[in-house]
Amino acid sequence: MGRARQFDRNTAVDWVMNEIWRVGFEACSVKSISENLGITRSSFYNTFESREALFIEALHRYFQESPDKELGDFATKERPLVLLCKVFREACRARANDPKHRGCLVVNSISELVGTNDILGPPLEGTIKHNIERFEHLLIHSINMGELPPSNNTRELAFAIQNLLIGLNTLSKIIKSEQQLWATAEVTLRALGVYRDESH
Amino acid sequence: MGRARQFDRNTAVDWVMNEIWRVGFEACSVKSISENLGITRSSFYNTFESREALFIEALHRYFQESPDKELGDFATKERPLVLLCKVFREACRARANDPKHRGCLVVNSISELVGTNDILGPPLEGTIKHNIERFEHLLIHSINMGELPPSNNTRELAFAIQNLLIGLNTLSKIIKSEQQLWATAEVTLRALGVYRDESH
DNA sequence: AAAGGTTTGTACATCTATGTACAAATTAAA
DNA sequence: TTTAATTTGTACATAGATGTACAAACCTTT
Repeated sequence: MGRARQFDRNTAVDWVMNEIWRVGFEACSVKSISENLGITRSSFYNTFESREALFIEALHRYFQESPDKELGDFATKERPLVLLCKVFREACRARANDPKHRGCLVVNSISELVGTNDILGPPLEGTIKHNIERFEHLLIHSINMGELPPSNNTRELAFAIQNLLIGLNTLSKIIKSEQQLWATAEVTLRALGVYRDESH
Repeated sequence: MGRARQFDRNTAVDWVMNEIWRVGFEACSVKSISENLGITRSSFYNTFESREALFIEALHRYFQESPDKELGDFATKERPLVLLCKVFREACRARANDPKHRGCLVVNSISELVGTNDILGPPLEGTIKHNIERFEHLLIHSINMGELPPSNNTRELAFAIQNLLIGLNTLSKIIKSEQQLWATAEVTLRALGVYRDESH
């Protein structure tokens, strides 16, 4: 019942995710999105609640392919720090190999929206705060498994690790060599005492 | 000769610097700038070459008050790492105490403009690359003075330090406690072996 | 006081952007 | 095949943004 949509909603969300990633949220108007998708603004408003709602949806899509997606289930891993380093390794690889060097959608969006957009700022803040907690839990897990010596500053360490990741994501817009980027990550990870590589 | 300007050019540049810092370059239209300065767009175009030229001017103004301005003349200092740590300390203080939590104008602008604005992207990239060189020179200077043990990875270390600073500037939009921010900086600086405090 | 130069105010033309409204087209079910 | 639901196309009303053009206002020097 009802006329069928003449475009693929999924493809649309994907395209919008990539476009916001490239040019930012505010540069992505309903008009430009619609024109690029080959639909009318009418269809846009009909399919998506609002530009903000679509952004949130694109953000969730992004999470599914972001380099740190695997940090979610570290509990199953026997060596959390190996996982952590793999994530950083993968982040450097992904950022450097993005032909458009767009950095990270979340970090870009934080720069653009936190403090100025009351709807999108809070969930973006939440993403980072949640990430910091994930890092801290991973560290605690690592200590419990004897992979990392006990310490009482897991919180600060988690902050430092999140900060390193944010920095790399921004730096990747300027430093386009994967080696250079990874060297930056590695020296910091080693210094923080959380570097573990594949080999035992 | 000629009618006198009815507004203070200097004050205008200052206001624009602060506004771009808060909302970003693209959100700062000639119309909104003019209205806020209480001048006509006509006067704006007459006084400033273009929005881009004004941004460059605002950027130079920013450099004069940015927390890392003192990194320029480390050659005169006898303890470069003490200076370095002071700069990070001051950066955390300044970012946390900004009531609007705007982060850093340069880092914000890199997120927004590098890769999409052909005029403003390159000078922003240049700023970071130049900064990395400053950090490396400071490290070499520090080694030469016996403040830091010799090492052959000053370049990677310089990258890591710049990366730390970029991260902190973005993180400061979310983490508003100066203590929290500084704890993040300090743990990384210590880990990297470049932490030196005031006391001998 | 006249002249020359600079700034201001206003206008024009064009384009982008938003949100709503409603008729036309299309689809599936009754 | 009518009905009901949904999408699409078009239109309207409004506002923001850009860049240029030119007359009016103003200041300083001659």
